[in-house]
Amino acid sequence: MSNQERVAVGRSGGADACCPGLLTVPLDEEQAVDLAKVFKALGDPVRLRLLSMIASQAGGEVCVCDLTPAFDLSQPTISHHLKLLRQAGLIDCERRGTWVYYWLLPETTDRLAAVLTRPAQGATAEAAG
Amino acid sequence: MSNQERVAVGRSGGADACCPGLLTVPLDEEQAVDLAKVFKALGDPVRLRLLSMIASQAGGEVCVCDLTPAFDLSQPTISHHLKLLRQAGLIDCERRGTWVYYWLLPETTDRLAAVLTRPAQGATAEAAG
DNA sequence: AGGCCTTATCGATGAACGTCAATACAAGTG
DNA sequence: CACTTGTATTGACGTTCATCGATAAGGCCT
Repeated sequence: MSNQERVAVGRSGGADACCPGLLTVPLDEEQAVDLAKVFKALGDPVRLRLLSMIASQAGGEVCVCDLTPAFDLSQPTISHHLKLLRQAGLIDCERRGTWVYYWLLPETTDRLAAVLTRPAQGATAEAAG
Repeated sequence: MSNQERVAVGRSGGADACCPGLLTVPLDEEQAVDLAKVFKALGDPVRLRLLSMIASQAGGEVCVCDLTPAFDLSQPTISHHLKLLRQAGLIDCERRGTWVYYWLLPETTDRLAAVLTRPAQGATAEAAG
């Protein structure tokens, strides 16, 4: 259940640790395609709330049975959104007996946060000169 | 040209400065809807590259005439994507003579980065135990 | 004014998305 | 084994989206 096709940010170039972020250097198309998949996964209010509920859970994981009733949506719809979040590499899940538990994959959100962070609030202009 | 309907992150509750971020406290629906609009704007490779090109420009602004030829897309399509980025509050633009210049609105990317940042990289788990 | 260049808007079209009801699958209980 | 509960998958349907060609709007130049 944990080995589905993920897109996983920044797997392409291999140069993960160095990447200077979206706001410093123009993205090449491959990076843009990868990043866009993750941002697209966040581009829905239901998925954002799901992710938020999962991430903010004290124990680190949430049962689907606690997520589904929080929305005025059918169970298949919630399941579908969870699948998209998982394919984006934002969360993962495991079945334990009857129930399925989801948790955050912080590497992905960390990477997004890094990509959206400006280097030093204006130091770029000097370095570029 | 700068006064179109923007969605602008976090304008709803009014409690902008405090917001603890997506990963700490469950998002309410209104916040989720607002945030989702911005993430959706980032959920396309073309728009990500446009934003990146604009943000990483040394002078702080880019002429549309420099953006359009960088893509294998028609000029109306690029114009459309720029409009979406602007409506999401990520960029703004101004006409100067013949040309139109776009620049980044860093408040919005800053806010997204903040929303995706974990409080203290693991302090939550201890507090929960 | 007329012509040319740059950018935005309009209208159409095919693809992707969000949603649901129905159904399948997994696992515990009698 | 049949029955029940929890979750995922399938198939369908209406809406939204990305894209284009055509056209409009803004602005320089002669």
